[in-house]
Amino acid sequence: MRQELEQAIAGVCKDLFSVDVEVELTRPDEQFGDYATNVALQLSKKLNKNPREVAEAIKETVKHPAISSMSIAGPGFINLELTDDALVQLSEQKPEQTLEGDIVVVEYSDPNPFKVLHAGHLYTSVVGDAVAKLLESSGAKVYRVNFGGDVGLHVGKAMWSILQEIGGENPDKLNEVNERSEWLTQCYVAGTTAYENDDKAKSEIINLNKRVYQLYADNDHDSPFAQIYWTCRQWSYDYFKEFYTRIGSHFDKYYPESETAPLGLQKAQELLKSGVLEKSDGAIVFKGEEHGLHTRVFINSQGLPTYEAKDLGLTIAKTNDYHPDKSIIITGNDIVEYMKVVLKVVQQFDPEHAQATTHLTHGMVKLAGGAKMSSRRGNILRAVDVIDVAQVANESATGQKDESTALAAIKYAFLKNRIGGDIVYDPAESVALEGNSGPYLQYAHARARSILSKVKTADSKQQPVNRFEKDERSLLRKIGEYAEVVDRAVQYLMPHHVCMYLYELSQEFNRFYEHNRVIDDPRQSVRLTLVHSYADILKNGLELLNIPAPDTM
RNA sequence: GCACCCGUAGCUCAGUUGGAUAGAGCGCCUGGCUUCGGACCAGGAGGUCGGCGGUUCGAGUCCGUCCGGGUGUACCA
Repeated sequence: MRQELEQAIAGVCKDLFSVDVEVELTRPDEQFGDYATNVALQLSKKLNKNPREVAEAIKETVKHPAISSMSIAGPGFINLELTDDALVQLSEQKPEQTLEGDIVVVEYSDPNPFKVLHAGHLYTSVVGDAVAKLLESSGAKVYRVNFGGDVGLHVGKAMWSILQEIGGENPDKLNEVNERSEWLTQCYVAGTTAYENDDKAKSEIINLNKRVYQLYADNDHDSPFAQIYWTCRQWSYDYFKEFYTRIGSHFDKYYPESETAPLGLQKAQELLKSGVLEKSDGAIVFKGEEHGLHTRVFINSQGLPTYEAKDLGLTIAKTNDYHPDKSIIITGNDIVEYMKVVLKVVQQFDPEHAQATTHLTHGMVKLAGGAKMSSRRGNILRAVDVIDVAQVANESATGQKDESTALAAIKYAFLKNRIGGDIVYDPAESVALEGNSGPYLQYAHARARSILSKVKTADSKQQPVNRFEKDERSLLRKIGEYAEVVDRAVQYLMPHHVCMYLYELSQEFNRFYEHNRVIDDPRQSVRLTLVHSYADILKNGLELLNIPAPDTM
């Protein structure tokens, strides 16, 4: 509908002035109309004419059954008012299927085994889920994948401390460990401290790191050391899965670095031969300076693959496994420059994949009034801490024991910010029952469902509607924006557009609800239709954010 | 030092990619309703959009520069 109108106006401009122009219809303030365009302002310069004259000519010539009236305002905006039928049609429109048939791999969350899940993992998971849902809503077949370091120096650090704790290579001692994930986290922290402060420990850790790689090379699952490693590794993955289930995330595939490392190592060797990578100080590096980037190490002087090589291997694995049309990688923005280097290298051997890859980054989570967090130290804000503090706030506000509202509150609080910069998370505000919050939206939905549930099915059947009263029309107008908002959110991979819209929609509904009765009103059938599509849109929108919309609360 | 990101109301954030009077939420002040779920609605105060300069009919948005903050910058991930 919108595109149709844009083309109609563009066609008129061509007929009148013999120019090709891109017409973009925007949603102006309601007082101005349903759609607006500044095309006359754009053209006036090119044509050397008064913008209002240009607008006048366009206004007189454009004819479309969806338009009930047009007006010119301000410096030369053309405002369109749509017919009620057109508004109804818009309200039934589905998001565009721009990615119909496309395969999209979305990589996100990426926690490392042996380490704790912190608030950043919670945030990035919530963002990734929403982005994945958005892509699905536009017709893509989405695969959610998760990349994590089950090999690498951090594993060496954890293993070093694990061996200390259980008194050597005694796998049986692991049976005595309670609070497994907590225990692993503490081991990792202790290992990190030792690595930094104790040279003997440092060299032992470096050695343990090599031994872990060797386990894979030997396919060793039986030696005492192997048993310890594999058991603790499994504990980590169990802990991840439990957490993801709790927050409503799921992944189609976990790519452990142990799987991508050999692929990356092999590719790096090839790239060394072909001259893309080169030797430097015993390491194999990519000189990024020639491309305006910086130099990064792919294989260290020990012969071990770094994160860079493992990431290289990951892109190969993704291509082999999915042959994606698009590949989205979601991470914190601290690795933007790093990722540019890796993608530049990918471009040298698989330009198509590099071209199809988007690195979407977000900032850090900061607790309102609190400090930020570092994953290397013990004083971090854990993911479960964020959930717990939200649940405490939720329970004290509502008496509700169930944590689903708290989770919805967290997700919405995270997603309502534009992805990119750091976000400040305020637990009290997030669970607030008023204002721009998840619970407000869930409640606004439940209230509409409650109205609908009071009507017998026979009464609620839809009837054709011709004319809307002012408040009804405002609500309908807002409902009709949904598909466009989703389209924009998909185009820019920005879930916050959906949040903003859903809040405005709910406000519009609450305004309507304040002044108009639904049940037992002469206009009941018209209004029920509106309430119904409102509730469906709200539910749909919340689900795009991976937030459930229960019928009752 | 260099590179990238950020700076909008007291606080937390939007701002339809250069357009109309810069908008929300929280907090503060005033009022309404409290019979479909009040977890509501209406209104008010609060802004030299970090500063300066430039491009443009038009700049929060683009360019330059300065100030302030964050991140990254070779064998960690």
